[in-house]
Amino acid sequence: MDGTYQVSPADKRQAILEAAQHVFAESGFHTSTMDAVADAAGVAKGTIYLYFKSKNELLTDLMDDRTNKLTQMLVEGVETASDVHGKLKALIAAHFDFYAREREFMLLLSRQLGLLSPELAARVVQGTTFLTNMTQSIIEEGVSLGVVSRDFDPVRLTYALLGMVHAVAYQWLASGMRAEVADVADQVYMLFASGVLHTEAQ
Amino acid sequence: MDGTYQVSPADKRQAILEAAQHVFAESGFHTSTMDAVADAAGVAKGTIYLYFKSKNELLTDLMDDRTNKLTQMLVEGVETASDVHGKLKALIAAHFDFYAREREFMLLLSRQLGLLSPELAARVVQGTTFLTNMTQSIIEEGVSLGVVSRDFDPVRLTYALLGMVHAVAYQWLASGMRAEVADVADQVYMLFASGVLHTEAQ
Amino acid sequence: MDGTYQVSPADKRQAILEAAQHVFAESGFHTSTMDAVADAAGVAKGTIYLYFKSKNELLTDLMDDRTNKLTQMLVEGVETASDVHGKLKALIAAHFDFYAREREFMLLLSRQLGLLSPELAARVVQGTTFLTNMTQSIIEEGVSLGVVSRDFDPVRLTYALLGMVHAVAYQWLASGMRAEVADVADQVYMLFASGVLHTEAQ
Amino acid sequence: MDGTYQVSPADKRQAILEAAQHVFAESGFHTSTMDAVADAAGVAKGTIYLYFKSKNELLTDLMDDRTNKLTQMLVEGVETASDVHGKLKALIAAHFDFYAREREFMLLLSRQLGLLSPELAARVVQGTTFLTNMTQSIIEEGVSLGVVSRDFDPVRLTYALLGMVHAVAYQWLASGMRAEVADVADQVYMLFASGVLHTEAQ
DNA sequence: TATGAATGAGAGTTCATTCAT
DNA sequence: GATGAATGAACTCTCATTCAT
Repeated sequence: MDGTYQVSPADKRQAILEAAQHVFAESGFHTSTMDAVADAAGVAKGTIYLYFKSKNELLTDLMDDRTNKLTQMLVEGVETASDVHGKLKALIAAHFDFYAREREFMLLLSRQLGLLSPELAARVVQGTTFLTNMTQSIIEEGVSLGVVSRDFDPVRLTYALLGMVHAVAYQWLASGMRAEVADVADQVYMLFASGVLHTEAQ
Repeated sequence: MDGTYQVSPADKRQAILEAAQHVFAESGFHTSTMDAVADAAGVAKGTIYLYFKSKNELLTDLMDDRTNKLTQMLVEGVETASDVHGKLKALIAAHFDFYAREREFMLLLSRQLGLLSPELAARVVQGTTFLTNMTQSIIEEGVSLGVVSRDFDPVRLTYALLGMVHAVAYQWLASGMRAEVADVADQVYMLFASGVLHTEAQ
Repeated sequence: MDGTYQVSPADKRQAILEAAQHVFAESGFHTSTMDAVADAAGVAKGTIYLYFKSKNELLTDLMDDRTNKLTQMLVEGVETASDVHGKLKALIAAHFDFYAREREFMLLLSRQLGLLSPELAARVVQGTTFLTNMTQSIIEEGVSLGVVSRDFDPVRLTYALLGMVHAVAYQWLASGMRAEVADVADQVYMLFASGVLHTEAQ
Repeated sequence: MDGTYQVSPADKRQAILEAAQHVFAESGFHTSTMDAVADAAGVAKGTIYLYFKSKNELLTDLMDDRTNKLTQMLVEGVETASDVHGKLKALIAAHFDFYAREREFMLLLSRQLGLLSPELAARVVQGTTFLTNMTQSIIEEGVSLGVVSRDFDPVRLTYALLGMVHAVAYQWLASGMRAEVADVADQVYMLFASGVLHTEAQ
């Protein structure tokens, strides 16, 4: 008798999270049933409630789990860089890496966020606050060091950067991730750094 | 016979759309009930079904209606411009104008990270597809004219631009629209045109 | 086209109450399902929720409805009497009348050993409190007039009287109500008035 | 090997019964969960099923256990008396003693009886049949000896006596048992013996 | 014996949709 | 066209019961 195939509680929790992500990504959160999640996870419906208090909590726990991963990747990536340019590059690159790694989750996130109730959506967005703050810190550091132009509002710049990162990453992911991660990240960095228009006589 | 206060069918349809937008924005689509929409519109629940086949169609019709308005504003704005620079400026400005005018709708819509979600029964996408295509056309025109840098993939650039526009517009709107529309639009244009980082010795 | 068979909302509410009483009496409250009540009432399950907020409220509304009827009968009966003896007779008689008239409900209720249980979300009690208070008032009036013996605690006497009334009524009802109402009520009154034991040399 | 603290099966069974009584009295039978009973008993949920076949049987076993105790107390009390008057006094006193001793159980019984399904309720009532029969025998003995009035139906009298005993005992218990047992029992006996109304010209 | 994770039938409740008026 | 009472399928969540350890 080999205990190898014994499923530990932590594994079962993960299995349910994985199944939930899959089902929610496929059918949308509200349209998915706990039955479907249970089926996908290979457990009985009641079992889910041993690990998660409710369907809502299943979603928010899933969000937390993934957001924490992203946060960790970002922090690690940014820490290795010494200057603002490097930090921005790392920040962008980490996003693309995360999109590649958590493809299904990011599709779920971008597709379902708008359909949730505001409370649920707010709960989800909370996780991203840390990311926004970190980005803003880097930009403000750049401004104070004279590396980032003073002509822009730092908050605005933060949203602009993250907005383009997510949009490009989403498109890249949705179209099959055919381009190299590094190339796409580089382009975004270059756009943010130097823009794309050739000087006109303004 | 007092026909003065008689509400025309078109008006009633609009009233329901307006109410639906309000209710959906407040509670999220799936969490909102037809009862709530009927209440907000001041009609009986059954009446909604005289104008819309189902709850889903109520949402997609709402999306279509608003997206058409945006499309129209964009087309008008872009048509007045003669060169690529002007068209891009007009495109960006029109977005901000629309956000200001359709504040509630955009808050509803923007919880979907930009306009990027190819979802909602494929119908919402139809509207946004036009916008994306138009943007991409301008950018490609710019590339072929040598105005837009060849170092970037045009599709990627399209998403990057729209992504930053929506993100900045959303933040602007969510924080009370205190800054001038023109200023914010200008900053986005400048960022897209020239970037924000001071040259480093690369 | 005859509108006679049109069911008014009030009628439907009553029909549901009637059905609920029947089902609850047959299967017990907790063991009964809303499906069973809906079936018995000849309506769809959801219809019940148009008239009652929840299963619990269905029960308490039922209790209220029947208790109010009993209260009304008691008040009417007692009001016609001029002296304490008459009031007590009327009180007892009214109880038996009510048992005869609301046979099913009292079987349902009386499984709670009289009306004495301070339960059912405090709401049923409200109804029975009124009855208890009225009884106690009559007894206290009797005490102050010298009609009722001072050797007994009035509250205790109240419970003793109601306890025997309900117990006898329940047994009378459960055994088919073969005896005359008046006779049974008389016996209870006589027992309360004079007791049943022949004097012993105490 | 420390066997000292080893709990014997009988003890564990008792512990579970005790816990069940407590939990049921607090939350009601249907509202209580086996989890709560297990917690209160300090055993695992599965253990309960080693001693009781089902939740229903846990309740009926509890009822049987307590009813047997009451029966025993009554038999012992009545046996010591030689005449009918003494037997009735003993019967009444034993009831009050039992209420005092099994306070929690009696509260449970009177509060929950009406909410059970008829089968379960009937099962519970079975236990009281012996008590009813014993009471009726005493009364019939009194009738044949000329001690109890012939103006009353013996069965009715039985229910009247038990009804007042339970009602007064319940009220006494619910209000904190401040009065002396003997006094309360005496009053009930006196009421049954001689009534409480002063003679009117009947 | 004892455990408690797992089960899954079953309950109350909601709500998009219909249709007689 | 307009209504809103009625419907009933479908959902989330509970919990008595089981059984591998």
